[in-house]
Amino acid sequence: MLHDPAQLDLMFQALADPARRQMVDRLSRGPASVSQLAEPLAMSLSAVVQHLNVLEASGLVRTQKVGRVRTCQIEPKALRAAEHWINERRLAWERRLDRLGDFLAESE
Amino acid sequence: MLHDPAQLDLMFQALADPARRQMVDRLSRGPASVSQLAEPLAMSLSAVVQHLNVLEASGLVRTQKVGRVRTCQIEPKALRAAEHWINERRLAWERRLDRLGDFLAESE
DNA sequence: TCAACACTGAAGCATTTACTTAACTATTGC
DNA sequence: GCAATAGTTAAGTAAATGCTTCAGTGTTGA
Repeated sequence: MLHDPAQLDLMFQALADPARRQMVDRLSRGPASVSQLAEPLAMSLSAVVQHLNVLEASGLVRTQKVGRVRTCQIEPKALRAAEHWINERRLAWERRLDRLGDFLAESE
Repeated sequence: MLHDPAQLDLMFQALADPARRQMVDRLSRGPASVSQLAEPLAMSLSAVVQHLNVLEASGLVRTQKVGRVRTCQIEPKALRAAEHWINERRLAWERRLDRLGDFLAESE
């Protein structure tokens, strides 16, 4: 579910925008309402809602509305999926370098 | 240098495109020329070069030209920087959850 | 020397993105 | 009830993105 390429696509796309990363950063310190998320951002509330929708569609953020306030929180599983994608590629590269080093050492 | 927000911006932007992630994936298995990178992709060589320029500007990929072939490789430091950004936010969230759990347990 | 090769760069174009404003809905507190 | 609050939705727009084609440049091997 989380490793499906389409979802990964949405996640990396979501993280590509600085405003959305700032929102994720804010949420990493605890849940927040839409207005709280908007407060440090130099844009209309409407724009923030649109960013939030992108984040929610990507699975990085989960929200629930109680009364008139929508409370947002991070979905750590999704963050972990993105992290994992990068990590695997980096490790593959580094393992390759290690093997290469071993090979060169042996052929001394 | 690597934690500067502008660079982080370029990296996440670069990773947002599926073709570019495919290129990074390919490079994680070892260096490749531009044509080798292009081979599995359903687009012109020119388009691949443009993607490659984005990857290089982001610092995720380093290239060097020898004769007429440009050889590309991953820059693991840059991958690590992106990984680190995500990891820090996720950990902040999870630590917060832990503290909350402790608090609830104590107030029993 | 010259044709094939491996790119490179510029121009153009369709689509997507990141906003804006404005009009609207649903809650809440008094 | 009614005004303020909190968010939503739609429409429009300017800029960015992801391609394309085409016309190059420099390199290599026969």
